[in-house]
Amino acid sequence: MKNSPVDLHNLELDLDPGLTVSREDLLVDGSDAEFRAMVHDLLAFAARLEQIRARFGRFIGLSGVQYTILITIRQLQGENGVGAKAIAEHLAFSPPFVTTETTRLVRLGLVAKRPNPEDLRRVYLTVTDKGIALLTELAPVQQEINDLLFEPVTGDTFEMVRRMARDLRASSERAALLSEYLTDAGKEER
Amino acid sequence: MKNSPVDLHNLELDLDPGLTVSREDLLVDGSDAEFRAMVHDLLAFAARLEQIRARFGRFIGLSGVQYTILITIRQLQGENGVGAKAIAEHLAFSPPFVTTETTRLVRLGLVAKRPNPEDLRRVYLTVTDKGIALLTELAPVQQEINDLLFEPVTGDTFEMVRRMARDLRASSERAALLSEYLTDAGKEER
DNA sequence: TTTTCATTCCTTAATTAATTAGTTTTCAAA
DNA sequence: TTTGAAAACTAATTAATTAAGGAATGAAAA
Repeated sequence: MKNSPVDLHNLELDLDPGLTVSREDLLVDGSDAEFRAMVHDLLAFAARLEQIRARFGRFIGLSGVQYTILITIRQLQGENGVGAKAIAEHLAFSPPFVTTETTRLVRLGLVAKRPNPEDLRRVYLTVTDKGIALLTELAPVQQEINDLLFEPVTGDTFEMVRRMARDLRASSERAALLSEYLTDAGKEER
Repeated sequence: MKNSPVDLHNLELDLDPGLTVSREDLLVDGSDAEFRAMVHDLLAFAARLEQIRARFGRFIGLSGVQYTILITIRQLQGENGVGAKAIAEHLAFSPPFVTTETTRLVRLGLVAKRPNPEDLRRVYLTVTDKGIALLTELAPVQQEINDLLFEPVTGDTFEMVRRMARDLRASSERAALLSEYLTDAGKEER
């Protein structure tokens, strides 16, 4: 629609320099409109997930992020437990926030916090039996909501969606690192 | 793993009552472990998207949410503009927060806010030419990051992922309403 | 009509949530 | 040892929400 300069990476196509994505696979007739619609759908989906987690939390007397932190500890705890920093990185929260919220969960008896004997700076977080029991109370209502939430995912597509979620998570972690690098570089050249 | 009661909806299977999802399509050998792993992948992906938006924002002198609100106005503005409430609902922000942030964007000259002549309570938000120009400045770095971010999406799968994102957005909106209903009901019976 | 009531949209004020900045302790390397 | 870095925590600040309000609309009753 605008002028038509030659893009070094796409010599055969005249692409709009204002496009938000350049890979040909993600353009339709040289337009990123479909791609952007997808991004906004994902954005709205993520916002809805957060709303629903807030509801899950409220149902068992927690805030949305407390609930999120609780299930993330359970997911990552493994044999001995998980560190505060790993939780913060997974959820993109600041470490101090994880500290205050986990301290609150410990006070509620839902999470155990003990020092890592091999490195006394670190801490092992685990979900207590009481925490597991509380999450089990939530299960019936959670089933009903999750069944509806993922209704578009069928037996035929479940494995494919699972793989796509895993791959997108990995690529998004690389992209986050790249974005940090590129925008910091942009800062310095100013 | 625990006891094995009969679930009314799954008479032929003995399902763990602590499962977070009940649809057979989403269980593997009666376990929700794969489903939960997918949910945590999506959670991490959403967190990374937010980090990247914060970087995009910083690159053009905005906060992450200011950038997000700006592109959401552009996406939803249509012919005349979009209301504050629509923006708040799309992003699951509170309306007052949208007010203060859009006021700031207006002060920066990136967004225009004018009253809706057919309903003076409402407001029309649009992105100004200056706002468009600022977003265009971002495009080159954005292309590089988006290309990497969606690397797992190929020409073969783009349409399918687009459709899945659209469908999940729709089902998540229904699930958010259901969660509101179910957890409020849970409140009253207490 | 017109008046009243309930609702909606946006905004301002007060409160809570989450971050950045700064300390302490520990570990690992020189 | 000592230096540097890293994990978690505390304090101070900023971000975002809930609570409260003013103004406009629409519908129902007088």
